Amino acid sequence: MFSIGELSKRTKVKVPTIRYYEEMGLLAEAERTVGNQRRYDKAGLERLGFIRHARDLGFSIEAISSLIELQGHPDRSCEAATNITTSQLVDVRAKIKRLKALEKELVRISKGCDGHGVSEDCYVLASLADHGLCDREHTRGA
Amino acid sequence: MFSIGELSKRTKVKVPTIRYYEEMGLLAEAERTVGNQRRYDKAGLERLGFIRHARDLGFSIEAISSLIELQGHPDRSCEAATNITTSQLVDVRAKIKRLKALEKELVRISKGCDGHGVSEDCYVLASLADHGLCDREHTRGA
DNA sequence: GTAATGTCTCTAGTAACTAGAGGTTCAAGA
DNA sequence: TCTTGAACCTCTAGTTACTAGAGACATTAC
Repeated sequence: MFSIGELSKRTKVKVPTIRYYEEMGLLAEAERTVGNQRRYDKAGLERLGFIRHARDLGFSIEAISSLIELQGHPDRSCEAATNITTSQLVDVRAKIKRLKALEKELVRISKGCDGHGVSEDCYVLASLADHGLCDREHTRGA
Repeated sequence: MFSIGELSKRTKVKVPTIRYYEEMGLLAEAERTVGNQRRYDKAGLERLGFIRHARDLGFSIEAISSLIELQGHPDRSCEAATNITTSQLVDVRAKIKRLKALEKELVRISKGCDGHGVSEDCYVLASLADHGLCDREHTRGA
């Protein structure tokens, strides 16, 4: 049995975050000492490891909730879990695509200006003001 | 002179967002009609276009504030603006790198399971539970 | 026994909006 | 001129996934 601080050290999840996960229902309510402090066992440690790993992979709290629920239903786990993972992958790929377009434009913008030149006509500011200077469309979202 | 709704249509920035930008100091306080409604001129339209474009490129409100302030000081605009842009670029590149690592692991995880097989031993859930199954380290942040 | 550290709950703050309530103004048609 | 309906106003609160801080209690080491 370890304290919340111990758990935090082992999983690298901060103490208030652990309490937050409990509040959100990702972690079962922990046992308490007579003095009302939380105590965890190996199962709690593993569950938190799972959560942390999934968060690192960018899964939302909601998605993780679904995954956890699936663990209790082995009959339909596999397909549903794969669906969640695939949707996460689609999401990640869309973000990469968008960021690459942004990278391209930022490179273009920052190259236009050498940092010590034409002072009253900064290319960075002009580029940001005029979307028409962009090579291609880029939009919000994703 | 156009209303906030007109401005919204032209810039594709939602009405409450325009008010929010004003509150945050990105937009100057608009003139008002006798009935207290906001009215904008061409300068307001351009300023909002600038903000929107910068937001699309992922600049934070704070960074945009700095850029706007720089527009009033042509003597030091160029270098400082380039610095902000470069830092934004570094940020975007770090995000891309991290997302590519995630993509790789998600592909690996979702391939492990064909979606209709071994029901009580889902590879997705196992992978998420056990960080040791990862090819490489991946961490939070960026 | 005491001091230091850890833990408890609760509230509020973060970024960048978005949604909704309840009330006012504007513009167009009859 | 009057009326109607859309657009506008302010204000509060909600979103996501935490983080920070206050003030009080528990545990542990010496």
